[in-house]
Amino acid sequence: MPTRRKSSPHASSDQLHLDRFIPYRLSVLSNIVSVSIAHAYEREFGLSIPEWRVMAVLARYPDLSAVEVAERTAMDKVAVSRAVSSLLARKRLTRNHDDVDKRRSILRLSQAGQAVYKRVAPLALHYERQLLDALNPDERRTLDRLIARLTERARAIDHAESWFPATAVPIPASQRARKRTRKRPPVNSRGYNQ
Amino acid sequence: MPTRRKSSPHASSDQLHLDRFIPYRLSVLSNIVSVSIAHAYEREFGLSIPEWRVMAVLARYPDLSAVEVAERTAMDKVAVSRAVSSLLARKRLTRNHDDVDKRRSILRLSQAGQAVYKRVAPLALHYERQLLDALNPDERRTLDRLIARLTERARAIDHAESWFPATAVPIPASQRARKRTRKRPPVNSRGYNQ
DNA sequence: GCGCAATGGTTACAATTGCAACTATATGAC
DNA sequence: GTCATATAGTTGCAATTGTAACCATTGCGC
Repeated sequence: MPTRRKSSPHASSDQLHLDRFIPYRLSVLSNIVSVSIAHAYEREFGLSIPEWRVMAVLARYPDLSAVEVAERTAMDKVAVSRAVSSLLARKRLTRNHDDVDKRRSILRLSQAGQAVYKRVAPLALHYERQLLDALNPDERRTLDRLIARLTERARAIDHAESWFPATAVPIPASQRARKRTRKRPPVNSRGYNQ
Repeated sequence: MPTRRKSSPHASSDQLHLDRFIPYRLSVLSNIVSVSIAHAYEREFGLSIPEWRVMAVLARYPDLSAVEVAERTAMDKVAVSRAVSSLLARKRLTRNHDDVDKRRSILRLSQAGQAVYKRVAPLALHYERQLLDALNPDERRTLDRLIARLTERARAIDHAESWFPATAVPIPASQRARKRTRKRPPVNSRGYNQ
């Protein structure tokens, strides 16, 4: 009886080969796609990816606040803040403020913003279609499912915080990359400079 | 006879819904994964992702030059240069120069570098295993194939350069994000300042 | 040999990003 | 009411990244 061997050289083996390593391959794929799209948006519409994401959610869900936009775009609030201010400057958004809670903003696409969106959206879909042309309908459904499952799992691992086995011997400080040291001393938080 | 309707709301539709848009979802997935891994590498080994990639290829293919490393890691030569110099500074690499072509460097892991690598690699595989635990063996093989095909396709689209239908009316300059303007005037390339 | 384009690798600088600190407002305990 | 704590959003600064320019060397045409 012949020894059983691995049926095929696939994803998870016990040897590390960079170009079979799924995290690496995902990153490469996602990068090519993002850069491709980002260049076209920039060239054609003067839009960055964060700006585009903000417009996309507001097109579908008007009157969200900045944090709500952040939740729906997987961006952090700083990124949203910057995208919003750039879009406001170019009058693609309008911003109102909630009467009840004066901290909350109420964002929506302006007329101009909607006009731009109507032209970007088909472009985005066109790209996606070209990409998915590489797959048959069955594979597309599978892709959809796999991404969903992997994302869910990746989030779970991330939240577990310590997904790796405890390190026996930590790398000595001299060998670690320099820590990010905060230069500005913390400011005492009131009655300062006024 | 009832009207035929879309079998399921899946990937490519004619309406744009950010959280069904594959490029977006790929980017979110890849991001969670990368950040998770990057934090662990940094905490445990003081390694950035580019540094880790360089080490991973050199572990398997010693004596590559910087451009060869770049080719195998999907990084550009600047990124490789920076990762290499950081790794050299911490003595995880050695660098020699080709006698025949004095421009080429010959990189390999130092003893210390190999020691670090022996500890990082299992961690990487451990993460991958945890991630892929969300899928059954069949799905893993499919994932492998889908990533390969999509990457190939994405590269093709990218090289085609103009994957989008020609823009009828370009966005007026006033509405475009400010161009990246080079501030430093081109230096006349010799006999300057000497 | 000379001149010039191509290649390997580094450097300079600007744009982008990520994080913590910040201001302003709101909310809950007392 | 006061205080502390939480939340919305912005700002400042350092780290990272992307791009072009750069230097050194090589190879080719002549």
